[in-house]
Amino acid sequence: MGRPREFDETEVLVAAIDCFWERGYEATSIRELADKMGLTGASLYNAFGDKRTLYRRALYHYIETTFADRVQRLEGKLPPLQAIKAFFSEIIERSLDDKQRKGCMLVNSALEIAPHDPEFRETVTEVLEHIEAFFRRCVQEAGQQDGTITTSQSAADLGRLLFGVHIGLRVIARTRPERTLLEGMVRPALALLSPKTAHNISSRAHSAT
Amino acid sequence: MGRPREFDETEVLVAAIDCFWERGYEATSIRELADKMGLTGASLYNAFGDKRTLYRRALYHYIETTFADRVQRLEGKLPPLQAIKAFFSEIIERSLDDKQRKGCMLVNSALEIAPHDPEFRETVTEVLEHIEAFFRRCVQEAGQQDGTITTSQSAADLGRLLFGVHIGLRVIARTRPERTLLEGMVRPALALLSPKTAHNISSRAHSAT
DNA sequence: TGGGTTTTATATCGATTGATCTAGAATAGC
DNA sequence: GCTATTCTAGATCAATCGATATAAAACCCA
Repeated sequence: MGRPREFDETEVLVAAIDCFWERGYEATSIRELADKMGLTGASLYNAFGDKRTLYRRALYHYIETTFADRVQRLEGKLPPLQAIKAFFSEIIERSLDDKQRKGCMLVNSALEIAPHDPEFRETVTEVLEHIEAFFRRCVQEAGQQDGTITTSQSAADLGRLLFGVHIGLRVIARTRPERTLLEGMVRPALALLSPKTAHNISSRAHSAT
Repeated sequence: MGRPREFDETEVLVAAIDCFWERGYEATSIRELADKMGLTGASLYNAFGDKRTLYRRALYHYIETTFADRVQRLEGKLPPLQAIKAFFSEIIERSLDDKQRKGCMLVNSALEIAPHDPEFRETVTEVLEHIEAFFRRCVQEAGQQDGTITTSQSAADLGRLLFGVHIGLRVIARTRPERTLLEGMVRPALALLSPKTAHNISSRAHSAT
């Protein structure tokens, strides 16, 4: 009962994500949010509570619609090594298309709010661990078992390396979105995965300065 | 002539760095700065201009007293492979000792202001390129020439990988400062550098991409 | 010892911040 | 139609933001 809402909650939440994603938490004002979400301040507070609660809703929705989907899609339908390559390829293309340099909202949150906010740190940590686990699973459960990935390093460490390269990639892309740099960064990491390849013989195809 | 300053400019600038470093640009207020710097708002504006100018001074001073020193110290006195290992070791120890989770002010700037601010982006880019170049030089000019570093990948790409891992490390450490994770992340990257390690003992020829 | 000059301290500027209040508009159940 | 309930619109709250104005205090040089 009562007067019905004039807006779709998910729809305006996506608009809120856009704001927070691009400018971060501190630099985004309530009025800017209300404006882009297409509703008044009163309606915003009535529907979402305060700014912090809205950010939480936005971050959760971003996580659900971005990571869960990507990991499941790649891991389910591709051989593990290909899933890893597809993952990086997707991130690189996305970064190069990102004209606003928004980067990844999770990584942005990891640097802006997670360090000082225990609650958000827990959330961010959990998702980061999932990404790390995705890489580790690709290396271990399938890749090392069927011989498509090297066993010279533990799956845990190789997963950590890929995880670290991935985060570094997303940060660097926001300041230096250069294909040569991003692809060159990933190439040696992927080469390391291949088993029994003569690393020190040939394949110096990509040399640049 | 005129009344002399009651504070040391470099000293209060270091205090300003501490503020910006920990909380970022937006979340740090002029009053908070004046408080920690131990001077009034009027003196702050008189000596440093506006907030943005103060941040620029702070970032420049941070860069000069942190990066130039570190690179020169390591690159001058250690064999290249050892310089790389010492670099990562130093970053990891520093990250684990960083109870306030401040991370690296340059990396923080790369994510908070560089994407939206052409001037700061230029500054940040320049320093990032210097870090990348440090790794590349270690790999190329010395490491690959005296055989202590693999030539299976180009020096440019190996430098990019180390650069990416380094940035990823600094970001991840602010949310998950765990020794196992950070060291595990770096280990495979360092192993990749060695010309004849476990991962390529059996040098069976294999065609690359 | 006085001008001239620069730095201090205090108070305050208008603008903006996150958040709320009041009044009116729109619905559902009775 | 009436009442209860929920939502919208616009004004506005105290607090804080970055930045200044004013005037006293502290120095140099003549």
